[in-house]
Amino acid sequence: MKGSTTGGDAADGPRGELNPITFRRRLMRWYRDNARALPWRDTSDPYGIWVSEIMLQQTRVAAVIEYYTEFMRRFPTLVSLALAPEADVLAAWSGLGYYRRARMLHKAAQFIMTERRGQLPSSSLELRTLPGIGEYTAAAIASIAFGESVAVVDGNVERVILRLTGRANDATAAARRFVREQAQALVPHAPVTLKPYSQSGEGSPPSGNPAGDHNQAMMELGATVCLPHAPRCSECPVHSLCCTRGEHPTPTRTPQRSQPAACLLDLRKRGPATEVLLECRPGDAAVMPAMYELPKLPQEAVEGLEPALRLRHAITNTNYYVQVYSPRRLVRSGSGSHLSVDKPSTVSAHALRSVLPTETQNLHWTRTTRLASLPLTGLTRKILQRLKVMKNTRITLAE
DNA sequence: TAACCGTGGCC
DNA sequence: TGGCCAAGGTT
Repeated sequence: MKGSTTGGDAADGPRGELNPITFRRRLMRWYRDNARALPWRDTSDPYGIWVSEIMLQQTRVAAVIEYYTEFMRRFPTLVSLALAPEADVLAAWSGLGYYRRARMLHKAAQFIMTERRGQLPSSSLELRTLPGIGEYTAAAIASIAFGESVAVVDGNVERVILRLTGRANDATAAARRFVREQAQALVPHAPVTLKPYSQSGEGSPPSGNPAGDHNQAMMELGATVCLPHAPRCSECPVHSLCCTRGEHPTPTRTPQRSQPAACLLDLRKRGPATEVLLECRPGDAAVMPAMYELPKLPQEAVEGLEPALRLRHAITNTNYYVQVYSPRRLVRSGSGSHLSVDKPSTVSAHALRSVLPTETQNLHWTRTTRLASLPLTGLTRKILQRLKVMKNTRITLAE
């Protein structure tokens, strides 16, 4: 970097090198005034910051907030997470997606308890060795929780750096190295603390942790201003330092496909309890292993039948157009709904159940009161909530 | 390196 | 309805 620190823009023009001091000052002033209040920004607990960073992988902030709050209520400490059965952890994750994250988080917590006396590693290098923690997450935890001066590079930071510098995004290793080096050059240097970084107590960011605040500000800028398609350059605090002013091609993505699907919603009464038929996915399934879902019906078996519910559900690059078939009717009465077991609709339970694929097994009649504590797939949770079979709440049962 | 893993919301 | 995602990691 050039030595000019006079503060004038002339030396920091779009075609020149980024002056880290000017850049940081403008970024942080903007962040101080524009940082969103998020639950994980109220804590200096490395465990809480870790949980938030895992949840935020490839997942929108808006989707994480509720899950984070409930997860931290359910598993407030690293010990409580390590001691919990995996099914409980998955149940708390149900609907958030990428369930491998939850399994690896759980595994890592157990590893830390048995091999590290409950101490989360405090350096990005050591954090990197834990399952589920890659380059980005290691840098995020190390800087935000422990003050290490290491740059985080997520999709937002990459886009911000590429636009600032005008470097082409050719998806090569050289481009990634360039972005990482540029990002690192902008991070404020601060002594690496080995203890968790304690917040000033106000709760609202910035917290007074130079590297952690800077990294969060970079991501915040990318997430709220330097948007992928319609960047709001007029609101950008470093607009005058930017080489491209937002003109930057965005990479193409793999096209989506559409596919029909059908599943069975079968309910029965057992005394005062209502039970629903669930199938447990194989433990070695490629997706969502050992999680519970409604039994799938072959498309041919439901020709001409009227579904109880239609909805769309996206899994990775496939849009599933799902039809739910119920042999029994849900009758709305007053405030809620109840099950009418003696009024089969167009088709009997036996008829529908008999067309389940032969490989279907692991069927379980499950009390609806237990649903919230089971690792349901997101689609199943959505259907059961939509049809009022389970409450639309994330509160899990007490012990 | 590239494919794969889940989801809810927005337009 | 269909397209496009959003704070990555693993294999």
